[in-house]
Amino acid sequence: MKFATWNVNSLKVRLPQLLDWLALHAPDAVCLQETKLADGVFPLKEIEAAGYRCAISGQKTYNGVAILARAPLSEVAAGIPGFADEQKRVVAATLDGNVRVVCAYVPNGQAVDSDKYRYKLEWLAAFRDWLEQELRRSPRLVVLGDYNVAPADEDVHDPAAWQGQVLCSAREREAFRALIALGLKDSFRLFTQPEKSFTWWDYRMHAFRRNLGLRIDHILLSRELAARCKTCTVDLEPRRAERPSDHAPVIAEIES
DNA sequence: ATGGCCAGCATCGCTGGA
Repeated sequence: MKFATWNVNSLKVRLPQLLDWLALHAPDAVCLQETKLADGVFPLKEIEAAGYRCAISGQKTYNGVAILARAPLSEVAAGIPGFADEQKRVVAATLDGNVRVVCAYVPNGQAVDSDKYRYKLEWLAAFRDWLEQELRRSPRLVVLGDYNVAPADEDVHDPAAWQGQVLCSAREREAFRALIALGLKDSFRLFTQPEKSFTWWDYRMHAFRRNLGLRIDHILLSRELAARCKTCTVDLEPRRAERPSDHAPVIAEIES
C-alpha cells in the first residue's frame, strides 16, 4: 500500500498537477492540505473520474484538508473531537475497513510568542490527546500531513539561522516528540536518507534551486505499520513544475 | 542591501503562508 501527503497550496490551481501525479504514482491514499476550497466547490467529479473516493473538510480561502483513496472510506470524521476550531485542519477515515488514516494541517504559528503560536501549541496538545485515543482504537494508524515542524536540525537547511524560529523552536519540537512518544514512528527516518532532504522551500530567493528547505511534511506510522514500512521518499518532481506548490509530496510504501 | 514569491479576495493593496 502506498500512502502520500501533499500540501497543494490551492487545489484549484494544482488540480491538473494532482491528476497527473495520481496517474503516475497510483497511490492507495493521498492526503491533501491547504485545498482552500469550500466543500461545495471541491472538484469531486474530476477526482472520482481518476478512480478516487474523497473524504473532505474544506473552507473558503484558508486551510482545507482531504483524503483521496482508491478503496472505500468509512467512519469519516472532521476536526479534533472536543477541540472547538473554526479552521478546517483535520479529516480522518478508515480505509477498506483496515487502516485508520488521519490527514492533518498543523497551524503555522507565524512567529514564536504570537497568538498564532499559542494556538499552534494548544492545537498540537489536543491533537496528541486525540491520537492517543485513536491509537488505542486502531493499532493500524497512519497520520499524514503538513506538521509545520522541522523535528531536528538535520531537517533544516541552515539550523543556525532557524534556531528558535517558528517551525524549529524548542516547544514545537517538544510537541512533535510528544506525538512520537505515543508510539508513532517518523517513517522517513526509518531509512537511510540523502542529506539535506526537505519537503518545503520558500517561493522566494530561488530557494528550491538552492535547496534551501525544511522537512515539515511527515508520515507517522503506528508500530504495527512501521514494522511493515518498506520505503519513505520525498518526490521532488512536482516542485520542479511550472506553477508548483511550495511543498513536495512525501510517499511511504507499506507491505499489505 | 535582511528583499526577492504566491494564492485569494471581490483586487489594483492587503492577509497569510513558512
